[in-house]
Amino acid sequence: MAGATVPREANERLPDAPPRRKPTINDVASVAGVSFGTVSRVLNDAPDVSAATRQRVLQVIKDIGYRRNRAATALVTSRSTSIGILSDGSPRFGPVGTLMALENIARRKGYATTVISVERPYGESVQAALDTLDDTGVGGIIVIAPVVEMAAAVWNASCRVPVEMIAAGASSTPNVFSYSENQELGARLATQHLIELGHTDIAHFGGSLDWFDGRVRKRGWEAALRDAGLAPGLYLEGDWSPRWAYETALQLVREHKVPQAVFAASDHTALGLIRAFAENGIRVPEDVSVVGFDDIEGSDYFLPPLTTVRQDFTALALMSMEVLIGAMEGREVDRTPIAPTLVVRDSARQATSHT
Amino acid sequence: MAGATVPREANERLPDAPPRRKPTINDVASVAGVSFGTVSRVLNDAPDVSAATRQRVLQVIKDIGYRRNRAATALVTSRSTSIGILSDGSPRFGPVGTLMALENIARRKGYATTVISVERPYGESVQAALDTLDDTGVGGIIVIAPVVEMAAAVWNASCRVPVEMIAAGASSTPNVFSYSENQELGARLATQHLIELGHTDIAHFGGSLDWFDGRVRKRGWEAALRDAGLAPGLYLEGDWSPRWAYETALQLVREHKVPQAVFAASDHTALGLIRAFAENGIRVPEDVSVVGFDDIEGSDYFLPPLTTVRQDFTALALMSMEVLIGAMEGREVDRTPIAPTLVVRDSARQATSHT
DNA sequence: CTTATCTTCGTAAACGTTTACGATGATTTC
DNA sequence: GAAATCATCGTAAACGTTTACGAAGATAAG
Repeated sequence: MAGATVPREANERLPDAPPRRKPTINDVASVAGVSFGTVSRVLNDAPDVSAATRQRVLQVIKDIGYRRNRAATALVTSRSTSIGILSDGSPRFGPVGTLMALENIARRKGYATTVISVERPYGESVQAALDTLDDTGVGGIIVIAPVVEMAAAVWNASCRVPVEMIAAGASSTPNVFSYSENQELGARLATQHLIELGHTDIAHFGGSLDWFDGRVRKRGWEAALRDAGLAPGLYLEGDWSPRWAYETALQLVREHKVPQAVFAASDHTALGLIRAFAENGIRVPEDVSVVGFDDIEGSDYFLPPLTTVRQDFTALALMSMEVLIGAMEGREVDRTPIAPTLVVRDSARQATSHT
Repeated sequence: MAGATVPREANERLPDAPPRRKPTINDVASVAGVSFGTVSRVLNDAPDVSAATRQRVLQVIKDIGYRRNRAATALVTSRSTSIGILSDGSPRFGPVGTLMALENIARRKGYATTVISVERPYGESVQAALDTLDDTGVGGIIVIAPVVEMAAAVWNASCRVPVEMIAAGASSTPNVFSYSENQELGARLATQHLIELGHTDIAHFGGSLDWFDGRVRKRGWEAALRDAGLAPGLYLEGDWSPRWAYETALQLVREHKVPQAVFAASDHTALGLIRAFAENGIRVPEDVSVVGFDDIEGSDYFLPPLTTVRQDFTALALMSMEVLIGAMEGREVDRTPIAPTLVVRDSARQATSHT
C-alpha cells in the first residue's frame, strides 16, 4: 500500500480502506478505544471523564479530522448555533452598515448568521421570511427594519424564537423587543452645533418619514430648536437621495429662500444640496452652513469636508447581539441605547452677522 | 385522565389542548389517518400516493401548521437548501455590493444564504470558515475574495462542496472555479474615453495591488494606452482611500506634475484628488479631466458629477449563482463575464490644446 | 376462479447526536 | 473486611426525517 502511486484519501488508521464518509462520533470512539458516550462528553466538555481519556479523545479528533454534525446536534437538542438576520434589501448606508457589523459580532460570538431579505410589499413576505429563518434552525432573529411599514409587518407576525428589531426609536412589544442607536440625540447634536455657531435660521432637509430614521432625526432637530427657544425652521421631507436634495435646493435658490444653515438628514442629502448651492455661487460654509448625518466613506473629502454625525455600528451590533443572545438564554440585559457622535469638519461655520 | 386540570402535552386534533410542540410528520399522519410514510411522500411529491389522500394530507398540513424540520431532513439526506457566502469583512463598495446582490438572487432561487467573514491573516481562518460553512450544511460556497492573499488561502484550502470565487481576473483551479465582472474592460473603457477626448497624458491613481481589482484596473489602463500608441502615463499605487489620493495629489501639485487627465481606480479615490486640486485652484474638468470607477451612490452629485464606470452587481450575482448551482447539480454553465458600462458625466472634458 | 400485476400504502432501519440512567471498579468509611 | 461512596464510563432511547422494502387490496389476464 505504501507503494501506491496515488495516495488514497484515507482517514482511518488502517490506510488501505478508503473511507469517503465524514468521520462520526463513533469513528472517534472506536479509534480512541472508548464509547461514543465518552466522546460526546468531551465534545460538550461535560464532567465525568478523566483527564487522560479526554486528552486521548481530543487527539484522535484532531487526527482523523472529526467535525461535529450540526444537523444531528440541532435535531436532538433543538437549540441552534446560528442567528437569523432579516433585512429589507435596501442598499442604503445605515442598513448595510448594521448588517456587516452584525455578521462580524455574531461570528466572534461563535454564531453563524443566515440572512434573508424581503422587499415591498412587506406583509406576508415578512412572515414567510421569518418562517424560513425559523426552520433553518436559527435560535433568534434580528430584523433590520428601517422602514416603518416593515416594522409593522414584524409586529403582526408570529415567531417561535425571540425576535429583536433594530429600528430607531421604535418601541418594544411583548413579542418583539427593539433596540437602536439614539439617533434623535445625534440629530440634536448636529442642530445644537449649528445653534452654538450662532445660527438661528436652521432648516432641515429631512429623510423619508416612511423611515424611522427620518422621523427621529426630524424630532431631534425640532427638539434642539425648541430647547434653544428658536422658532421652527424650514422643514422639507425627502427620500435620502442626492437628487431630491439637489432639486429642492435649486428651488430654494430660485425663490431666494436659502436658509442660513441646514441640517441634512444624511450625507447623501448634503451632497445634493451642496452641489445645488455651488452651481449658484452660494458657498458652503461661507454663505450657508450644513451638517450631515452618517459619516459615509469619503465625506471627509467632500467639498468642503462634511461636518456630520457618526453612528457606531459596531457598538450597535455588539449590544444588539448581547440583547438577543440574552433573550435566547432567558437572561435580562441592559438596553440603554448607543450614543452617536458629532464629527466636526469644515461645512459649518460661525454665523455672519449680516442676516 | 381527561379530567386533569393541567392539559397534558397533547397536540392531537382536540382543540382544547394548546399544542406547544411543533407538529411533526407523525402528527400530520395521525390527523390525516395515514401513516407517516405517506405524509413523507406527499412532502417530497413522490409518486405512489392517490390524489385523494394527497389532497387530504396537504389540507391537514395547512390546518395544523406543520413545517418540515430542516435539521432532520439534512441529517438523513445530507443535502441542503442553503448556500454559504464567505467574504472578508471589508466594508468597501465592491464587496458589499456583490454581497447584497448575492443574497438577493439566492433568495429568489429558493436558497437561504449563510454568510461568514474572515479577517487578516487569512491562511487558517479561511479553512476554518469554509469548514464552519460546510457543517452548517450549505450545498455550495461563494467566496468574495477581493484580496489576492485571501484568494490564495482559498486555493490552498480544501472543501467537500463546490466553491466558487468572485475575484476579478483570477483564474480557476480544479477545486475552485472563479467568476467575475470584466473590470479590465471597465478600466479600458474609462481610459479610452479620456483618449477620445484628446488626452495623451493620462495618469492612473491606482488601487491597492493587493487587490485583484487594483491589478486588473491597472492592466486595463495600460492596455488602452498601449493600443492607442500612447506612452505609459504616471502610475501611483494607492489604497482606495480618499485620503491617500488627496495627499498624493497634493504632492503632485507641489511638484508641478499635475497630469492632463487621470483615471482614478475608484470614486473614493477620485473624491480625494478632486479636493486636492480644488484647494489649489485646479479645476476639474477645465484643467484636468478625471474619471472614476464604481459609480457609488452620490457620485452623480459630486463637484463635478463624476464620469465613472458602473458594474452590474445584480447581473454578476445572477451569473455567479447560476454557475454555482450548476456546479452543485453537476451541470456545466456558460461563464462569459459581465461587462461594466461607462457612465459619462461632467468630470472629463475635451483636452485643451495648450499643453 | 385462480394467478399475476398494479396501486397504494405501512414498516423498519438509518442518519449522528445528546441525555438519562445504569454498571463497573476503585476508593473510602466504619 | 464488608458496606457505602465516588469517579468514570457504557448503553438505550430519542430527535424528525427519508428510503428501501414488503403487504394488502384492486384490477387485469389466463
